[in-house]
Amino acid sequence: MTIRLLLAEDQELVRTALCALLDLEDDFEVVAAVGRGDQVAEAAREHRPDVALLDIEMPGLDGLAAAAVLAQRAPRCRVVILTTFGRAGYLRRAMEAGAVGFVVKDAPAEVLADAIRRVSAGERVVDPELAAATLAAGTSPLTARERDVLNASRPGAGVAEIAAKLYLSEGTVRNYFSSAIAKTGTRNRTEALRVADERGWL
Amino acid sequence: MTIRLLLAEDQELVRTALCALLDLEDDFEVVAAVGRGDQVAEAAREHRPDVALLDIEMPGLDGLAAAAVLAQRAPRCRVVILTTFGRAGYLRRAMEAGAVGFVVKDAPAEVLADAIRRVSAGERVVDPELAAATLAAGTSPLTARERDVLNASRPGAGVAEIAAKLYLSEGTVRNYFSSAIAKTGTRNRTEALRVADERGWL
DNA sequence: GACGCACCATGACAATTGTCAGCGGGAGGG
DNA sequence: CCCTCCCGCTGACAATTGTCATGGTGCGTC
Repeated sequence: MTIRLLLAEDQELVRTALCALLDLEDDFEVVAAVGRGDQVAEAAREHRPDVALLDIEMPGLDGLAAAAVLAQRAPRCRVVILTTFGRAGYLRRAMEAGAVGFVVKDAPAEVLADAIRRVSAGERVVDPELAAATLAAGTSPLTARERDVLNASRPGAGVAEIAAKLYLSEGTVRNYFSSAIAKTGTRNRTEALRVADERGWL
Repeated sequence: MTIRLLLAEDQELVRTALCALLDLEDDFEVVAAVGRGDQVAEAAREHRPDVALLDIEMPGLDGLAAAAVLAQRAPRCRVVILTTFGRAGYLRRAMEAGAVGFVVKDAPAEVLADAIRRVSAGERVVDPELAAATLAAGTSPLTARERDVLNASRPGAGVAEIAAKLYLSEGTVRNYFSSAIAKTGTRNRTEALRVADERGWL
């Protein structure tokens, strides 16, 4: 019984290479390979894969959002998130989005193959080390608005731009920064943004 | 006549996958695959590859530095830089490091195969679009010290830490920031860092 | 209904950051 | 030799940023 795979990965070379790798396994068949998150649902509808391998960083729709869409529109298709970096918060969000597997790209090939087989058999597969890190990072203490402000400050924007974009007073924006800085235990926005990002508190 | 390849890429899954992909071509033979930049020279000495495919982001030694080492220690081995993102400045630095080819990871597989063949035949291979962007970005107007200061501010460090790390006065650090901000046409450090980074002015 | 909490805002204050002018030294180039 | 440019420093100033106290709203919960 062969397992039908959908592969979503934006870098074409990597996508092609993963196809080649997965095709080496007798019991795998890559039935669709797409380069954008917003092509995942369409491809799944058309090719009915058993397992979808989704990268997180993708244009159009990120892998997490794509996973959520799949969970709703193609519940028979198991989702495995395949990502570059084991960001602690990614795992939580992946699980919330309905993924049942999570593999980092610097794992050996056998781990991926194994994960695919176990997931298609109904198991959940998560790197235990990463799971521990996720639990350790805890749930986000940031309030919705604090997240908004941090996100809006990404390209290095000043208070004025952020306030305008979010229809807030400048003082309010600075207050949110202040509390975010306190909650991350840092000393300025830049660091607060970095830390919150690393912890997956975005 | 088969082309002997050395592959350096830190993410094991991607490395394995690229191996599988390259092995599909009859005239390629992957003779070595390593996961760290500082293993490149050793592997080249031992396996005498015709072409080395080097990722840029790697632990130990980055691909650019590894290319420089190869150019010196194994001049018969042509270097192709294979990188995730077509950062404008990467190309210049790759060429300075002695690379003769430059391929981005979201190119199609044929482009990579073609690049390898042409490079091994003595040609130089560069994505023309990227070359144009590199020329457009021009050469860095930043002074060595300005670069140092920007680099030191990466994790969101404050003036005090940077001054300490570089044995400079705090005022001096702020002056360098100021001129960097002016030269990048931005309004604060964060933005200046981002822009300088994007332009490859690191 | 009292309570906690997120939300939005002020105003005031201190600390940090960005800008500017100027000083001296050393390296290179005409 | 003079000129330019990078280096490093200082001091002063304005702007931005971080902190704190305070106050009002609405929501959900006990």
